[in-house]
This record gives sequence, structure tokens and C-alpha cells, in this order.
Amino acid sequence: MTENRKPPTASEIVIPEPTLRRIPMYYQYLKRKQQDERLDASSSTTMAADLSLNPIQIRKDLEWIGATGKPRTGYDIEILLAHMEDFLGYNNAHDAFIVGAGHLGQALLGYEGFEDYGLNIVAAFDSDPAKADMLVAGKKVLPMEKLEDMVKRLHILIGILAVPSYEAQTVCDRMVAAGIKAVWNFTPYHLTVPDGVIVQHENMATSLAVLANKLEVALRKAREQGNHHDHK
Amino acid sequence: MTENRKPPTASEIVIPEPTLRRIPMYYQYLKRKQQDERLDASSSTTMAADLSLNPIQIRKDLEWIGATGKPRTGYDIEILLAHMEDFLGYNNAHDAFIVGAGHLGQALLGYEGFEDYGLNIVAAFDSDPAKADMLVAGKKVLPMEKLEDMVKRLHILIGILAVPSYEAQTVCDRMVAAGIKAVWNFTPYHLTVPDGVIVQHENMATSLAVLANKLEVALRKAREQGNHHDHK
DNA sequence: TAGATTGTTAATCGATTAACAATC
DNA sequence: TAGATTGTTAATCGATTAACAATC
Repeated sequence: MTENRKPPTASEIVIPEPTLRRIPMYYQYLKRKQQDERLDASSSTTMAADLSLNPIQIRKDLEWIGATGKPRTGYDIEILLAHMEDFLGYNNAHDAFIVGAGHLGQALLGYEGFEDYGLNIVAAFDSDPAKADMLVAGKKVLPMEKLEDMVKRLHILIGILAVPSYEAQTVCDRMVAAGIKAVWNFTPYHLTVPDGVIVQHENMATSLAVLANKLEVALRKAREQGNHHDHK
Repeated sequence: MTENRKPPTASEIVIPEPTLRRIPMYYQYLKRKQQDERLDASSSTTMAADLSLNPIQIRKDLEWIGATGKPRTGYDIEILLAHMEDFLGYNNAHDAFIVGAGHLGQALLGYEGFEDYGLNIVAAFDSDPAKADMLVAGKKVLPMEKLEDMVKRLHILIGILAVPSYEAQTVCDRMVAAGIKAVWNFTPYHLTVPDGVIVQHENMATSLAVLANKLEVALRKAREQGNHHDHK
């Protein structure tokens, strides 16, 4: 194909990550609005107020997923949700394997709602023989030895890493060698992968650092105000 | 030394969030370098290569936590780690409660490494009487009724929400009423809290959306290239 | 019509990256 | 000294916010 003028190719236009990260929030919010309050339209103004965001930002975000609204009434929630599901891959879910069936792995296995976002966890793997053939949330825990074979047979593209940090790189290498193209990493270990393989880091410490810092700043401010108070 | 001229008040200078989010990654990386490779210095150049970041960005980040390096040799890892621990609150940890002792709650209770980042999980609470007085990772699971009393008695400031999404707001309200100032929310529910209370959202769907999107873009690109290939 | 809301174009803000002098 | 690396100042880039005309 490769048509001429239109500066970036289709495959080069990529949604900004901040926008992408907000879509699931909108989705969750709107679904609730629809189910609990039986609303069928919502304006960027009300959404912004409820979610503590800027209405202009919301309109820009919604533009990215191809949604349009009506002046005076806002956006049709039904249509908006459909757009989002489409965008997030609800209608084109990817299969995934989890490696590591500890508490975290089991929590992920049981997490409902991944399907909404296009992820279908098929099974888990664990090196502990005691866990082999266990069922968690209706999904099988298989022995590690079967990993490569199963990845190939089912053409799995996504691997979820919920193993101890010191095993992360080894397991990741095995996944990649077997054909996995995207790794969702729940360990704090910074993985090295070949070109073309995607790694998404889910680092709890990162979030915690943000939370602790905000709290610290707030406490500092409170203390200062306290002082000023004393002071006068 | 606290010299004069510096326009904004101490409490107004706040580290940029992107920088803050990278600190734990540096920390984890450097600790490994120190322990596994017995290195005692590292340059922004090598760190950048290993972590796929820009060296200038790393230098700027390190400046924020007050670290300095030496031309030619780089940064002293020992000192760097100390700075980071100090910055992340390792020496000034906050106590926290978890509410919800399901798989996720138990995974969090057992997560080692929170201490490194200034968080000390004291106990968990669960409404399921079967779980009452259970021990997880050496920490007690207490019945929900005791929540308010314990928060007040121990002056807990941080609450971790690992309950089902439909209970999130109710439990959050109870936490806040009892005096909790920061809520780490692991449910997908968007919480409403009074002014002055901090909420940190740990939304798995958000990360997943990013991962799925990157994979989709990569597959699209691969497909396109495949076509071009065919084509010529 | 009047008024709220969309959607677009322009301005602002902040983070990343570049350029380069200072330094060990 | 020569050369790699720091740290600072300036340029760039991208996201957020503002302004406002179009629209139902």
C-alpha cells in the first residue's frame, strides 16, 4: 500500500500514553453510571467533576478513540462504552499465560475484568509440583516443564511474570524463546529482552514511592501550617 | 546550610512525578550491581545503557535526590543507595493497614521489599470471620470491627485497599473517618475522598491497556511489513 | 431563541533532550 | 595531559490547558 501524502503512516499514529492510561478509568466510571444510575448520556463537564480531571482533556481523550458527542447533551454512554471496548480489545482478546502461582499469581488468575480489557488468562505454570494440576478460579496450574510446548501449541503471545524476583530473567528468557512477544512483569527486576519483545513493568514500589512522597509533602505542609499557627 | 535566595518555600519544591517513579528502578538496579557484581561506582552512561534511558535524564534525576558524582568515575553506589533510601523513606517508614485478606491482600502482606521503600505493613483486616486471627507472613488478620479502634490507637496514616470493588468506597470511608490520610487503592473503583486525603490508584487495567496497545501496534507493524514483503 | 456543550486552533507548561563548559 | 563524565544552561518536544466558534 504505502500511499503518499498523509505524513505518518497509519501504524505510526500512536495514542499518547497518558491518554491510553485514562481510558480504563473512563470505562469503569461510565459502566457504573450506566448500571447504577441508569444514565444514558454524560458530558465531559460532569465526568471531569466526578473524576477530578479537566473537561477539555476528557474531550481530547475521547476524540482519540473516535467518539463524538452532541452539544447540550454530551456523549452517549452506550456508544462511548462500545468505542472503548473496541479500542481496548474487548472484541479481540489475547490469550495469556501466568508463570508463578503464588498469592499474586492466584490473585491475577482470579481477577475478573481482564476480559473487559482484552486479556484472557488461559492457565498458570508453577515449578512447585505440589501446585501442579491445581485449579484456581477454574484455571489449571501446570508444571513448568510444559511451558514452552504449550506456548507454541496455543500460540500464546502474552506472558505474565509472577515469580520471585531472582527467577524473573530466567523465566522471561524461556518465555521469549518459546515465542512470547509481550511480558507483563510483576517482579521488581528490570528485565532484558531482545528487540521486538515488549515488557510492561508493574512495579509496586513505584506507586508506593509516589504515595509516600505525597503523604510526606502533605505532612510537611501541615506541620508548617501548625508552626505558623503557634507562631502568631 | 540554608542560604538565602531560593524563591519557592521548601514545601513548595516538589520532585517531578516521572523522576520519582524512576528512583525505585535505579535503586533496585544499583543494589543488584553492588551485591552481584561488587561494583562500587557507576556512571550515568552505563546505567542508561542497562536501563534503556537517557544518561542526561539519569543525571537530572540523581540531582533531585541530592546526589553528586565525579567526572571520569561516575557515582559512588554506596552513597547513591544511601541517598535513595533516605529519600524514599527507608529511615522513616510509615505503618500501614491492609483491608482485605484475599489472594491480593495476602500477596501484599508477604511482599518483601516494602520496607526498603518506607512502608511497614502492620496487620490486615477482613470481614470473613474464618480469616480472623489468621497469620499471614507473620502478620495478623483481624476482624473488620476492630479497624477504627486500631487505626486510632496506632495512629495509622496509610490504608491499603484490597477488597472487592463494590466495597471499596465504604471501606475507604471508614478508614478516612478513623483518621487515615493516604489510601492505596488496588480496586478499579474511583474513590471519592475529602480534601486533604491522598489516594493512589493501582489500576491493573491501566497497565494492561498499555501493554495490549503496544502489542497491537507491534503486530500491526509486523503485518504491514509482511505485506510489503509479499508485494515486491 | 438562549444556553450549555462540543470540537478545534492556539497558548502554556513541564519534562526530555541537546550542547557544552567544568572537572577529575 | 587527554579523555570520559559530570552538571548546567538552552532548545525541543509533547501534553495540558485556554479561548472560542460551531452546534444542537
